[in-house]
Amino acid sequence: MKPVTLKEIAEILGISITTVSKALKDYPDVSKKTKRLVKETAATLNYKPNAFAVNLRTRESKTIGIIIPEVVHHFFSSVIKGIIAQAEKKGYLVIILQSNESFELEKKQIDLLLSKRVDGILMSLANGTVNFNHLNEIIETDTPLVLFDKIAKVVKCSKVIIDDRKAAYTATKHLIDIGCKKIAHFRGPLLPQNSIDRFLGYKQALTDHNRPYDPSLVYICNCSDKSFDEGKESAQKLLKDHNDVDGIFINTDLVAIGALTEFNKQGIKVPDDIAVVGFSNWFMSSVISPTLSTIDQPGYDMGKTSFKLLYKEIKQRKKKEPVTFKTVELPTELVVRESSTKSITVEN
Amino acid sequence: MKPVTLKEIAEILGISITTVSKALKDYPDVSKKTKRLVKETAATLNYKPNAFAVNLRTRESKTIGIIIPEVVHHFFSSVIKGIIAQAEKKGYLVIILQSNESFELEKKQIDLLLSKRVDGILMSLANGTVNFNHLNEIIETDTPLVLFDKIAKVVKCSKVIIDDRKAAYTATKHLIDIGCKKIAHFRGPLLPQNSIDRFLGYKQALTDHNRPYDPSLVYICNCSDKSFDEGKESAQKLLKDHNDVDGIFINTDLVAIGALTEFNKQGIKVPDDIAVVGFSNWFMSSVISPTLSTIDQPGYDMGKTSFKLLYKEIKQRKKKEPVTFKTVELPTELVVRESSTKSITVEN
DNA sequence: ATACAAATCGAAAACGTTTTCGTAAAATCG
DNA sequence: CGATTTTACGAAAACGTTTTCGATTTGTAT
Repeated sequence: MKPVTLKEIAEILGISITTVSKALKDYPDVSKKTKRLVKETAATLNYKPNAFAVNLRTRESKTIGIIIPEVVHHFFSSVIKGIIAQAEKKGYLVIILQSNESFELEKKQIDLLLSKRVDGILMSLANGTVNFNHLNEIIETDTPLVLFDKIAKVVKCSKVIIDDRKAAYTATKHLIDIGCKKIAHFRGPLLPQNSIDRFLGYKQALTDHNRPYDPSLVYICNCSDKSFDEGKESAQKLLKDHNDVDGIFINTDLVAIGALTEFNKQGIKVPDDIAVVGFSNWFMSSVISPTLSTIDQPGYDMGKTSFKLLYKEIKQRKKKEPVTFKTVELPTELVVRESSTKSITVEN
Repeated sequence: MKPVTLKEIAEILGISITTVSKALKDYPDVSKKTKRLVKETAATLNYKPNAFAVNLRTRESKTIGIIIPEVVHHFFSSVIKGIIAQAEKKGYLVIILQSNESFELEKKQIDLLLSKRVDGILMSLANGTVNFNHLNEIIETDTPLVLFDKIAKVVKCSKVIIDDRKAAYTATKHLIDIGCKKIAHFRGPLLPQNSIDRFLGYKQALTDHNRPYDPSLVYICNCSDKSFDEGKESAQKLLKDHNDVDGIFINTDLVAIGALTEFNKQGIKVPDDIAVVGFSNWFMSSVISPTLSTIDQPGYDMGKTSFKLLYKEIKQRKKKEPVTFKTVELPTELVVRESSTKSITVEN
């Protein structure tokens, strides 16, 4: 019934708790014979060390926390998968918290994780995050922190990102290359750096190729759980405001899919009338009609890399080595699909 | 730097650790004055109780574990979200593990959670799970266990399920109702009860409505991460083997979407030539073309309900009350979309 | 004044480990 | 055989909290 303890094993074998503990951990000052004995009885009794006691003593929880804006999201669930897979290899358990894009929740959850004494924290910031005191609080407690995707540049910690600006530039340039004359942009919320960068990439691509930047061609979507509907609405507005737009670069796939749906409904031909490029490469994008061109964002790899960075830092702190912060930039890729292959579709 | 402890607060205030502890927890035998004093200094020092010490003492981790086959999956990520939301309300943290549909991994992960002394475990079984000794091991340690969706009927614990058989019956009956004469079924793997039940519901609906059951119309898909491709392949086979099938009930949406894609490619009209009904109601199903009829499976609610059941059991054990196992059946709903609205589409 | 109750506090044990340090026994060596 | 090293073990402290129970002080009633 009650879990087996070192004490019980010690009593059964008539030796001390110390020796039992040492035997299980292969200390050199325990004879082979007692080691064997201890290990055998431990196995038959199904002994499992009490994690609390171990943690209390060693100040290591072998647990990390992760805070993300939203679990039900293809990109983030891929990241989670990458993190869990990597963490498990190193014997770490993962506690997952969800900020729901709320700054207040994010703060609370950090407190929760800190009081749980997790060995490290992995975070992707909420859109509503306006300052970074709570992140600095983490750093002050000497808890390793790695930010990924939605990061804060000013916070002193390791980061894993993609180059949103470059990717957006590539996507927009692609629209230019296939002959789009007037390119709109459905951007994300105003705050997070990602949507700012994607917007900047879009703008840069335009100006680099002698396209005038027209603010009225930029529509804002909050990219909440209503992304799909936002895409539809923005598409409606766009069609009303500008009947000569022939290309759109959209901040995220789900919004793009909403837009596509609206275009389909209104009989707008994609890509012939309007070419569309999304962002993130949700699985969905490869199965809708027309299939959606997009920027592939390596979620699984990002999770994997983030944990690796965190793990390295945990080890460094343990050995009292100086910790080095790194910013890893993962490559993205333009995935060209039907929604932006004008020439071919036109030829048919 | 180092986290603040009760001892430090005690020393600052010149009182005992005991009193500090009691003051913070509002024990009646501490004067209001010292309570105020203690709480103030605790707040300014940003004191956070050491979870390990508390856990070690109280034998409560305020943490639960959840094991699911796959994180990157609309249904399961919805469940996770439901669980996390509910758990957070009650002050519980959630550790997530992923079995990748492997029996061996599942066993290992249970061990991990048990040695972490989680207060309870929530599980959805892997397809590869062939026996349930590992589940009984959980029960033997007196750790509350709740199974959801992919359950084992014989295990003595609370469960949260849907009636797969009934839902499948409804889906198949719907195909019959819209006039399908020859209805095929793409079923899931052979082992898990869910795909068996869905198959049985399909079969039952046929025989109840004087349709002969024809085993050659049943195709097996493993529903792994290759679901989409499996759907395409099965669709190809079906078209080759039976050119007169006019309806399919498919074990899960992703496979159905694969099939739809293949049908689109081969110029088969859905629903006119073949009507299709899926299962699970992935978000994707509402945006593809044609939109996919399906059975809505309430993931978020399932997560919520599962945690509630687990929480109740945790409380019961704590109070040494007798634990009562409950099986909650959540309602499902047939969502009719374009892929199975023959009449209307035909009329147009 | 005495007796007694109420209010307030603290000592100490316990939770189950890990690890340092000391010691006894056995083995080695001259 | 005595001296020294090696081998094997255990006592005890520590991690930070909770809680029992006893002690002390203060207040109240006789």
